[in-house]
Amino acid sequence: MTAREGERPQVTARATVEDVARLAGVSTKTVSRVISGGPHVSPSTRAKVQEAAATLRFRANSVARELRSGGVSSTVAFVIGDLTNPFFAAVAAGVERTIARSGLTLVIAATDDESRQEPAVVAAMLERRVRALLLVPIAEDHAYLDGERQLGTPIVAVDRPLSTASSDSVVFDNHGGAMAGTLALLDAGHRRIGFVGSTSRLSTHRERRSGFLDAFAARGLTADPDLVRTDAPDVAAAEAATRGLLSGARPPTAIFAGNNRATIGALTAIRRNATTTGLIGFDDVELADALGLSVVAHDPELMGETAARLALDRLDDPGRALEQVVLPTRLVLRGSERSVR
Amino acid sequence: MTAREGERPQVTARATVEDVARLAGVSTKTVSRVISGGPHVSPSTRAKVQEAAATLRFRANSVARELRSGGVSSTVAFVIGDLTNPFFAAVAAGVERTIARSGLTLVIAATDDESRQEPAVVAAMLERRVRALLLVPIAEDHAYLDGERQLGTPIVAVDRPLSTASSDSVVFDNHGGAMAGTLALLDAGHRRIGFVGSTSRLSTHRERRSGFLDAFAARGLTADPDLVRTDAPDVAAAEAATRGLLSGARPPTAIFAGNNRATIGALTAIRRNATTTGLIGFDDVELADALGLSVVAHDPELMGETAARLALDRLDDPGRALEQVVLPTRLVLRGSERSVR
DNA sequence: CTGTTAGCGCTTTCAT
DNA sequence: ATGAAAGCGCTAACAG
Repeated sequence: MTAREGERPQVTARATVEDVARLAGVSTKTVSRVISGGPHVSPSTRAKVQEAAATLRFRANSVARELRSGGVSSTVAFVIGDLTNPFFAAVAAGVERTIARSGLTLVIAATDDESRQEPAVVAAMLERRVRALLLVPIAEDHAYLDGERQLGTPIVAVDRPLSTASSDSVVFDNHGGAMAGTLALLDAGHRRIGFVGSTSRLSTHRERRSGFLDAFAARGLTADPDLVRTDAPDVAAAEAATRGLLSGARPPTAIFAGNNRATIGALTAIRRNATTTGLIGFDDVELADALGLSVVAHDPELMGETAARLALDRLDDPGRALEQVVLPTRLVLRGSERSVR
Repeated sequence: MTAREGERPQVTARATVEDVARLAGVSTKTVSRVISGGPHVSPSTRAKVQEAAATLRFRANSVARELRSGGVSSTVAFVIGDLTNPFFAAVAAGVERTIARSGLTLVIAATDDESRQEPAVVAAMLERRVRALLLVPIAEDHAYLDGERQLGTPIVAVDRPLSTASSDSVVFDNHGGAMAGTLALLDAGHRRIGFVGSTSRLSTHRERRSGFLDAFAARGLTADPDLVRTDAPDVAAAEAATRGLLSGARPPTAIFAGNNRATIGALTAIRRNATTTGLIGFDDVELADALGLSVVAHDPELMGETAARLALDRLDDPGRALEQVVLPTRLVLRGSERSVR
């Protein structure tokens, strides 16, 4: 070695335990013990091995390690529809934090909210032998997951239950939240209230719509079905739907928006329309506070944390009963239930 | 087999190629060929193997496959500071999409914007033998990455260059964007303009601050240093900083907000203050359009896509010259450069 | 077209 | 405290 103190010789190929063992003059098993922090290694041997590892820039291959150690990976998969939606991004952040705290690594894959993509994306995750699978379900049928669960992979449905309802899950109280929000609009004096929601293919939105309708029933009123829009999956569609409602013959005096995209679209349409209209949205949105926007709020990061926790709990005890968590929503009134500009 | 047509026998242990080979009466290599879609297999053998695989609910172990096939994994790591920030979530979405289109899988790990965590988080990713590493740098020194790059792992710095500037990178034109935004405030007639930015430990924010100052210089003016705040890393701090500015003896008539958190905090403070104040923010924010909020906009998803593309390009050609992409910003004026309520 | 053998990098026996 | 040999599940290399 002619390398000077403090310099590392240039290493161009990846070292293996065997290389380290050779340089340190010990067996591969001893190297393995040192890099895994195992017991039964004398301090001097340990030091020798660590120096050899540093010299060779050795980095343990966790793929090989996991294969040998029973094929149980240390990754957890989160299959999500759309990471660009801040709601799901916040859920993902909660998942990541909880997973990382357990020393596991998070793999994220998106289905782009396309039912047909889900099985393939999930299959790719399962081929990686992920320790657990967290899934925002979008496919119509989840029977294809039954076999996997029998093989012991924890599966947690996030935000919506599986079509088969046969897994741990964490959802929000969609019906109750939507009902509370709608009641707030009714109590502010509104009677003609529009509903702008995403596709009714999603259980979340069906539940929110029925919460909306049930709020009327609870006051002995009936919602005008002509004011219910359930086909506004994005901001632009929600804006158009709201514009359509506001420009009708008998426009609503308030809007209940079924999710964060709908809220933004509805608010944009309302401001463009130069009317004052009441507005409450499901999901918190950034700037809601600054805008005095009333919302049905919840904690998406807690949803992510809970989902990860459910998976970890099932790893601990595969036999435990299915747990289906319903997280509460919280009505936050800031004034827009009366009118917003 | 007594299972009826259409039923699958209950399988409780994970099948391997060996199990499938035995059931199909072929060698493991033939099974391998079939499941990898390889050539040189007769249709009848292929069918036999596929049936056996289905019966046993066989699922290839991609971990073992990759180990055997040279240890080159099909995962790409994205080490991010904070996934709860919609800006970074959007970047992550761009990364995910591009990575997935190449048949690769994305691993996401967060550093919580803590310098000290970065090396450990990065090390964990490298031990997984990720094919490439995308990193939003937060550590002070990135010399620790030099060895890894020599070993051939593409490393791409995202949003900020590495401290060593020794990698491919993709950033926004922070100086130009901030300058354009500030010029718009000056051209709207403002002379006392406050700057609210996140920590000056980040190069992005230093560049935005100098863009802010240089805009004054370009008009032969000088910014009042008392109106420059560079210690507002989150919404609450930005709101407090803005409130402080607005309640000063000679308050600014406009604010330039250094990022999306600062914009939200500043807008909240302005609305609470019941003044009309000009406002332009760096980063687009949801609802900006509805609010008539002028911003220095850009394309975070494009940043993610570009970062992934840089990594893939370097995998293709490890010898190519370093590429340091500067993505443009776009000034979007919606009225708040004059005043916002 | 199909099979045999060896081995990816690591850790698990089981010795010593 | 340390080591030799075997093998995790799969595929490359080379038969045949």
